[in-house]
Amino acid sequence: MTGLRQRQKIDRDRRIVEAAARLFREFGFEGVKIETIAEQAGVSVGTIYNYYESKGDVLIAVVSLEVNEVISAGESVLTRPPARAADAVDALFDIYLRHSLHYLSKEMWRAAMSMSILHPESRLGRHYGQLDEKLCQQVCRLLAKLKRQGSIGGAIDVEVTGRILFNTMNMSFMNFVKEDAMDVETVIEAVRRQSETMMTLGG
Amino acid sequence: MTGLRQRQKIDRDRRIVEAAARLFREFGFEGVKIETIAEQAGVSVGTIYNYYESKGDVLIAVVSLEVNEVISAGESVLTRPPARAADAVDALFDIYLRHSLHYLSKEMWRAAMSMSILHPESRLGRHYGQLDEKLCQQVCRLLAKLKRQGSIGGAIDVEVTGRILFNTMNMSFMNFVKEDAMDVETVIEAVRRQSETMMTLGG
DNA sequence: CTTCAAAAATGAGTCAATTCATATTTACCC
DNA sequence: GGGTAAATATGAATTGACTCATTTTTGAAG
Repeated sequence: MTGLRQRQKIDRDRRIVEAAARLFREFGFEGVKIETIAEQAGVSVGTIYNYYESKGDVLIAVVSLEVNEVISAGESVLTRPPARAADAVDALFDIYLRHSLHYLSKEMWRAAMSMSILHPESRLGRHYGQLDEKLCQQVCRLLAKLKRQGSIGGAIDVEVTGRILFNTMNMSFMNFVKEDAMDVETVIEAVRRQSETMMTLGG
Repeated sequence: MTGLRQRQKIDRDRRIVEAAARLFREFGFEGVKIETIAEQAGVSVGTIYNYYESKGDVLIAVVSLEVNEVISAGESVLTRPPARAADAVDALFDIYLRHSLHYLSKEMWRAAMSMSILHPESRLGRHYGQLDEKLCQQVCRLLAKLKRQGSIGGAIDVEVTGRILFNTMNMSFMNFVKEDAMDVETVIEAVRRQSETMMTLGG
């Protein structure tokens, strides 16, 4: 039953996220006032707060679109993983890291991470945590598949190792977005080296 | 040459940090207004901003005191490390994790981490980064010593492995402060398991 | 087509961090 | 002492996120 009210709500929500995405990308998260998002979306300030708990919550909605694309891209590695385990993990992390700045600036990532740490129990924080969790599980699923294929030893704990690998990559990603001067090739190489160290020891 | 001006400056600074530490611990970082810190320290709001760039910068000054104590406590492990490598790393991380909440609440840690990510190039961000770096180097120094003693294999890259271990511990610590319900024993056990996995593979 | 209650939008008002023009204090010279 | 410039303290004004009492819109009933 899509009444007028329902349709208007969806439309307003879309306009808010689209305006926010455009403005954040151009001026950065901190460079954009809620008032401006409201103007561009053709709604009032109060309306944005009827849809989202905070300015950060709007950002997470934008980030979420990107992360879901990344996860979807990552599935292609799971479908047909490289034979050598370390190469498979590299391929997945390569996708994560290269896609991460397609639509989001480093400043936007910093803001998103920052707020998810400050308010882990807010809608924003939980949502960001779920995105992280989905990514981590994708890494674990990759390891599980590699294990089934015999690419990694049967003694490996897929959950623990997957989490360590993901955390290590994620920490490097955090350092990457903290350092404006670092380019994507540098972080990919750093992650590759760390994963290699881990996988060689363990696989 | 300690003129009156010099002494007053040092004294005011001390009063600001002491007031902030006390208030943050009691009411949390977000629960304290700069105005209140100013009142308690017997200075004006503007004066605090002559000494610190932001409210977060004041927090980092408080955090810094704590981290320096932690590093100093960690040195005792370096002086006389347990024979088995995994035990030595555990002992060091145990100290880090247990000391971390002596004077700082989880909420204060969240605020400090949050802001160091949001503004990595600010005074606050660089200062926090330096603290992290000192801790990471302490881990590497421990590994170097273990290597010299023959507790870990000579093929291990101390810098890379040390960073992975530190990052892994740090990520667990981040999850710990994000989750108010988690107690310190739980995070210590989780870190122990992860370090064990790494050290067993590598050592 | 009215009437009305629930749902949603609105924007002026509140709150707290930060700034900055002004006032005060210190150090130094004579 | 007294005068003066540099350093420092001050708090009223600014800014922007967020709230909430009020107004407007929608959907359903008669």
